[in-house]
Amino acid sequence: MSLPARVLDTLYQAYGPQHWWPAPTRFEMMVGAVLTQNTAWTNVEKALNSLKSEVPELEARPLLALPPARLAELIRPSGYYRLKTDRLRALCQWFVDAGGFVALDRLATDELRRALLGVHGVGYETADSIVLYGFQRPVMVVDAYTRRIFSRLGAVSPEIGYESLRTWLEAGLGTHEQVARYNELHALLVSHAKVACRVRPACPDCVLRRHCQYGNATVTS
DNA sequence: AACCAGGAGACAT
DNA sequence: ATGTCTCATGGT
Repeated sequence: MSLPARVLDTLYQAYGPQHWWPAPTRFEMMVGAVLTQNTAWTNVEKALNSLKSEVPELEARPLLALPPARLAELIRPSGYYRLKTDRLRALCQWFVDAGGFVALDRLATDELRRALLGVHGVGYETADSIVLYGFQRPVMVVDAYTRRIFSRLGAVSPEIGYESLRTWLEAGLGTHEQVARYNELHALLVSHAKVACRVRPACPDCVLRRHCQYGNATVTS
């Protein structure tokens, strides 16, 4: 069995299903994907809650109707709030112009991915998060944890590019139940980094045995 | 009190 | 193509 598949099984046995993405609607998932860029999820929750207190339905048109300065103060807790105001508005504008979910759901996966990558403020990880968790399409999401964990396991170079790592992971995960497996693996990698690898300088309880979130230390047992 | 968090774009080389 | 800066709040 491939390493990505073994990591998925190991983490799943350790932590169980993660039922991601944690959002009640598809569009809120998309908003969360932008707000969580390089930002702790607890801060994103504060921003989403304040946003929903003013725009309960949390849809594209009502958000575009907000004065940008108002939007900025609502999402402030998520950090980078000036940047994210522009990015959120760009996403909403694109979503409306594209015809919403009715039209976007008809796009082929690669077309959808390319379209998202064309939106200002949407890079590879944000685009692929939306494609996987918002549209249930089989695209693996790569983030800093993914690269760090698999490079420390000795499987890939720490300098490996986004697309190379993504296609390597997808190949390793096989052609069966792709959406569910990509979903779980990405969510489990993030959860694992959060709950199990915060011990410095090493991770005695780490189920992956040779991974640690911080510093250069590794558990070599 | 430094360090980190579910990145991306602008700009220089 | 690749490297470096900047952006910002809140928890540990």
